Amino acid sequence: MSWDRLDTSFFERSVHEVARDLIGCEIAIGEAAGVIVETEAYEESDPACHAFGGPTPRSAVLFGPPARVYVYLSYGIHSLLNFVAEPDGSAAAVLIRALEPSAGIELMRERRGRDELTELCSGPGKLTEALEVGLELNGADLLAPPFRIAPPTGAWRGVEVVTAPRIGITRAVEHPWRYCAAGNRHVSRPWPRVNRAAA
DNA sequence: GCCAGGATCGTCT
DNA sequence: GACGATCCTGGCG
Repeated sequence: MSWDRLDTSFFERSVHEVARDLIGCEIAIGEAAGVIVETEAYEESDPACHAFGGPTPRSAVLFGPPARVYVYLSYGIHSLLNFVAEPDGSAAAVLIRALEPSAGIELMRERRGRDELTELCSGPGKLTEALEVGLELNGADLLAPPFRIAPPTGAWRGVEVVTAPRIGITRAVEHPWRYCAAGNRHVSRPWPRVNRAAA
């Protein structure tokens, strides 16, 4: 299936399909933009998901309608960016783990205090700093300003996607629910085993 | 190049 | 009161 634009129906599907299909899409916030090269899927029945065990004030956004933004603070320091997936009432989200910078690169360098292209967005806490994503965006509509999100173009269309176990969690570590653009140098870490994601 | 340790705070038990 | 869906620095080889 190919999409000429990303709308609510794109995000209303299984979180695993959404996480895979987001690879190659471009996300922009204001002047800064990047192509998504690494994601992870989290679902309600998954002990590593914040929605596991039912809604709390923090996780309420996950249970709401799709195509919203879920932002939370990790380790008291980093804001992490997620896109809510699956229909209203079903809690699931895609963690955006890495981008390949595509626009506003000088701005990102200033915000990050780094020059190397691969140090700007190669991690979930890095890209939120580069794009200036903060907790105030929690619950915002992904399909409205300041966000812009577009499907893959050019060589990104049909890019090969590989899967691997998720990173930085202690529960449900066995699921291969991390999705990466094959061979991309901007991912947060290399993957241990190359598995082609089911199409 | 690699690894251990510290920073820092909202959320849930 | 403990624990993270992390990142950076410094020390060592």
